[in-house]
Amino acid sequence: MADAVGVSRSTVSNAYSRPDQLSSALRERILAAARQLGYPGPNPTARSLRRGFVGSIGVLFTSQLSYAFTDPFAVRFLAGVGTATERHGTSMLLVPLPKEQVDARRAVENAAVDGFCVYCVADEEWALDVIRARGLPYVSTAVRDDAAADERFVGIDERAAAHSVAAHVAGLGHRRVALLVDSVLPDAPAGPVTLSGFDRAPHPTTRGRLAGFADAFAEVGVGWSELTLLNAPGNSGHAASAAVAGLFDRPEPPTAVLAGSDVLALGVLDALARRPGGSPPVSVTGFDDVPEAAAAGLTTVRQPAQEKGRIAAELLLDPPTDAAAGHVLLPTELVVRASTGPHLRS
Amino acid sequence: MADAVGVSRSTVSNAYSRPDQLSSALRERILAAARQLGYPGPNPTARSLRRGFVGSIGVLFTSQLSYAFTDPFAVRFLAGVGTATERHGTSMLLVPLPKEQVDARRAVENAAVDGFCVYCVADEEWALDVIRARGLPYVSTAVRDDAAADERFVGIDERAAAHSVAAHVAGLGHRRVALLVDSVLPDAPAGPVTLSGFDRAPHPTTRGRLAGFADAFAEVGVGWSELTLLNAPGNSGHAASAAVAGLFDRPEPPTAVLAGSDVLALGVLDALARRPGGSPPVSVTGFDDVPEAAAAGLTTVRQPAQEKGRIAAELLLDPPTDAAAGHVLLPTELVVRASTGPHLRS
DNA sequence: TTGAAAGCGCTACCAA
DNA sequence: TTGGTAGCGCTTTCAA
Repeated sequence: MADAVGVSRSTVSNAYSRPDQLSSALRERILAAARQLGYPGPNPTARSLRRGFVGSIGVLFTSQLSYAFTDPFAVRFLAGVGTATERHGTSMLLVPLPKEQVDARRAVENAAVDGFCVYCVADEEWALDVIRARGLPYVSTAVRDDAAADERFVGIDERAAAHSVAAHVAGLGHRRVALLVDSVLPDAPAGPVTLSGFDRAPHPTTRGRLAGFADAFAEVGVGWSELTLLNAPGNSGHAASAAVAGLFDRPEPPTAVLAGSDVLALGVLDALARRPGGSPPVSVTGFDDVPEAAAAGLTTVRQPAQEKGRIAAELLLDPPTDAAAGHVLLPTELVVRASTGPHLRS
Repeated sequence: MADAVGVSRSTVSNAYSRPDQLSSALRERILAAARQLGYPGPNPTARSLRRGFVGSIGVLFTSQLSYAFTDPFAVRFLAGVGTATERHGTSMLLVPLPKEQVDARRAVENAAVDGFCVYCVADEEWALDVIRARGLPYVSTAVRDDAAADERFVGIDERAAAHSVAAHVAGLGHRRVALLVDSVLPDAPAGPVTLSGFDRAPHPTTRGRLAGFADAFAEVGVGWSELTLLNAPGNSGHAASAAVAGLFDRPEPPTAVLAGSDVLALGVLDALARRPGGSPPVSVTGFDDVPEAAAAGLTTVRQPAQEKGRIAAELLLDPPTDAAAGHVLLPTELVVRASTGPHLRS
């Protein structure tokens, strides 16, 4: 306590937090004394407690935090969040979620933040429950049909986006097709899995993308049961390679692979390139259009990653008064590159 | 207050924080009541104030926060920090630093953290001053010769690393050489700058790298004044392109460009490739060995980015008892690829 | 323009 | 095993 300067604690407080409440001469005197006494200014925690807000927002990943920095889409998303927080003078807290449900809940309960951007790649309901219980605002990065009026989100039309790329592939004549998606089923190993319908996938994003893929092939007479569904345990090139292992040695291998992300698609291209005897003529598509996709010539669907992050943070930091403005749908765009081509074999 | 359950506040507190201090039956009863009453568990801020620690560490970038996610080296560094915090059950707070010194100080003063990883690309002394005044521990990512015994850091031998790549280029016969470095002088524009000696560069890292470059060429009889020094205002491909604009139209253009980072080097390669009439035979080297460098065939010096981040965080979270163990020097390695070759023109 | 006092929500000590 | 109490460091009324 620097009231050793001869003033009261409130005056010191004012010197830091409300410079207009005291003479600048006195303020300067207090600041000088603080410097000399080594007082580093108000304790942030105590200040937060009293004021009722912290000055930072949390970003939640339901996958590993270290993974977030490995995934190019997530990195772009974070960059967007960064620009918004920067502009707003707010910090961003990256909260790692432990494997165990109980511990993960605890982590969300204990985060000292004023709100959350929920960037989830798996089930997220439990996290939203905790956040709501804490009475904190949040913005989710998926379109929620059942969203309450005060619930904010920024997302894309997953189904329509997936349809656009699948229709492109179907239009090229492909009929034997594999769909490669991250975590179709919670603990399934890499490789083919069976789902009685796309609507059985637990994660909403996955469900939307599978639905779009299925729509496009239904339109050309290929039913859900005729599509090969491949599970990738994790969104990584490695997981993708594992998922397609042996796939092209089958008697009637797929002539196209539609992946649920660019990272998976790049893994497939990599696996194909490594095949002894050269790469078979398989069309491959991704999702997101991360920077690496262009270099690899990957056909994909672009969604604006950085914008998504920026808007998510802005929605959190400057809530629109109009509830409808809190539901943002971002545009997507089919990007055709060299990784897709006409079906060659009969 | 959930002592509407019939117990005291301390018992409720114990139910959350010290489960061994009460019967599991009572604990369960309290937790159930909390769930019903919608009590979300202890308020993190109040808990932090009382306990005296927060459970999160700050990561400081002296450049824009959004930049941190654009720079592949920084992203790998953050990934490393992420793995360590994850393992430790700690969150990481990314603190954006405003342009204005005063505001930036305030940002560091106000960050609710238990310590800092200081990843700086420019002058950092003021930040360290604030952190020390707050009495918080920190780990810096540059070797500090004048480091106090309790000061921790993880870095590389910048001078030796830079020497290794410059000696490689000198060994190939190059004598007319340009050195391209980010922010040689605070507000200099892109392009050639003059410095009476490498030791006049304000930022220590820059100084170290320039020193290593200069050493290698001094060994083959090329003095500092014969080297062309180029300033890039910012670590980006764009800044690099701007810095080398017109350089190769000179009467006696450099036959090699040594860049202070891969990002800059890739910008130079890009600028060369775009030249009308084709790319002149210029050798280019980078620094860091980011993932993109391999694809571009860039000769560079590898430093372990993710390890640097991980070790920085670990040094902060689990301080070694032995002071010497707090000073970590990471190995570097010259990686020769296609972007360097023998000097062809006389 | 300044000072006194209350209390943000919690935990840790100590006594029962 | 449980409850009472002090106080973490600050901001913010309100009164002087």
